Amino acid sequence: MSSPTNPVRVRFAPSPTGFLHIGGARTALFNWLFARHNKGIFILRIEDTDEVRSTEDSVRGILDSMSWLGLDWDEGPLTEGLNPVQMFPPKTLGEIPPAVVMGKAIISGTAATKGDFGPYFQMQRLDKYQASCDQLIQSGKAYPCYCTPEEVQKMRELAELSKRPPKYDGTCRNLTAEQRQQKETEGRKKSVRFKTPMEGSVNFTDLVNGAMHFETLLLEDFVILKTSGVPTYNFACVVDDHLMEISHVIRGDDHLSNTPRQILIFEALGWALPQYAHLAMIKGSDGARLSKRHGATSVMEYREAGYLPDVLLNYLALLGWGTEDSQQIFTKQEMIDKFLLERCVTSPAMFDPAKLTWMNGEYLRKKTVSEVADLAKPFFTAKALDVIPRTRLEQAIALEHEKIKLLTDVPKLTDFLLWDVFEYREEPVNKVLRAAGAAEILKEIKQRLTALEPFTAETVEKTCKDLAKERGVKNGATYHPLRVAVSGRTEGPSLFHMVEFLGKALTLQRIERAQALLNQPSASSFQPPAPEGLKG
RNA sequence: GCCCUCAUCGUCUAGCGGUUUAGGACGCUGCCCUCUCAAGGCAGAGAUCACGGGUUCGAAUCCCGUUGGGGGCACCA
Repeated sequence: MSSPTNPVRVRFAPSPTGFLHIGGARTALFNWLFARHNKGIFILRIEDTDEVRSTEDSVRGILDSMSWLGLDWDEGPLTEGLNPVQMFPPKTLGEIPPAVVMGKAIISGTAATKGDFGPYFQMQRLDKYQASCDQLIQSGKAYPCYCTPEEVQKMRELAELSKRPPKYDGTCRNLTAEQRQQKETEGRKKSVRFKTPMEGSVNFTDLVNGAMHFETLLLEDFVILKTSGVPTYNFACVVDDHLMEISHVIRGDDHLSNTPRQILIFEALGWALPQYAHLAMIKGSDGARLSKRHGATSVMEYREAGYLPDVLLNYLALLGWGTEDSQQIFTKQEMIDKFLLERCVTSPAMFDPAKLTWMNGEYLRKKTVSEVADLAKPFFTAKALDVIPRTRLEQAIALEHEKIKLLTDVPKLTDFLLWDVFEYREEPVNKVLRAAGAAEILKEIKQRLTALEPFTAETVEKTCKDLAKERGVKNGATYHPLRVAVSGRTEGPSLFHMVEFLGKALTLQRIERAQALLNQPSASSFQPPAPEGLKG
């Protein structure tokens, strides 16, 4: 699709009025995939023309999220050198290694950008919008409007009452020079409205949705320049898409009905149209557009919850796009190679956290223990990282590897292996340790393990098996009490590898604790002594 | 209210007029493996392709309508 004379140039244009959310990330991803697939340019443009809701924090947050996801942009704000955002991880996780703070954003006021089509913050491009606006007024395709918001509101209500479309009534559309002069001398504030053709239609072909048709009649004379001199979305968007030589506009289909307005502006200015591709929305579990009430919606929240950026990308790609063979797991390169706008789906998709989580586990299982340890570091406390030797950490992770779905699982799944403080759960204690004969067997196991040399998974297993055989009981009758005694729970890693990991001293100590516990009348809340750190 | 848009298992999707007893994935159930939990393997339940009309020898696939969902109708983007 790209050629030297007409290269693919796409943009992701978020407004900094909040963190980057799942829907925005999906739009960014599809633009990025399209650009990379076509060896084109991916631009990040900040649409900060909302004077009341735009915030610097949002800009930083968006840049951070984009960086974390690995959606690198060829043109747009620079991310080096200034105020890193300290939103991650949450304070409860303790200090984080510097390496984890990835995104370093800057704010629009002093923004440094890269690319030859900048600046990439719209508030720094006001002169360009003004110039195009002047051009429209001069050619009679736009006009100053002196109506107040209250007056416009009244017009709409009136129109609604008489069952006409609630449109601006065109009061200022055909003002004479004198009338205009009078409004000016009255000191009325001036906005600029686009003179929407009274008849005709706008037709275009959407790369995803196909042929589109809109009647111009239904559109009102919309504002393109606010009284503040700041452009509205539809106007700024068109001017920038033209000036930045955007070839394809890929965005959510909530913008579909904005497209005719934008096309009208393009035509009034005599500019060539980009191609359009509108993506179906992402819905929450109740079918409504994904929002906060559906749970986590910001990219940062998923980062904090222990999801991998590549997983989020992979999962998001599946929401609205698919291959002929229904492939589920993609490397980034595979996504780039296979991505086609033509294969984007037109129906809205529901966001399914369960599948996302499955995919995260799938990715994590394919990683080496060392990689998982590195990735999980931010989720351990600084103290844990300081006290626990790296090899120890990796061994513990290896024991639980296939069970890890989220990076936040790593500390949870390994705590009883790495620390002396852990809970003896009531149910297993009652069911397994208090079972008939269990105490006796535990005592015997302890005796034999005390003398055991060398103390390995194999020798411990043999010890248990031999004991079972001598007693004429099933192997399980020795395994289960030992498991609960050393871990406080019935589920966990391979018993003998776990025992080998703990080592003889710790194993014996834990068995003693379990025995002490059994001597207490109610075992429900055994509290071991204060933490002594890691032993063994 | 008006405009736009969508409609295949609970969910994400494959399917582009006959190869379909509608395929894959998540989730769910069962079995196997097994020292538990997972992971893995196998099997299964689950979709009259929203509904109603056409077109056609033949429709999930094309057309029309209905219903339902989503989006939009701002000096917000």
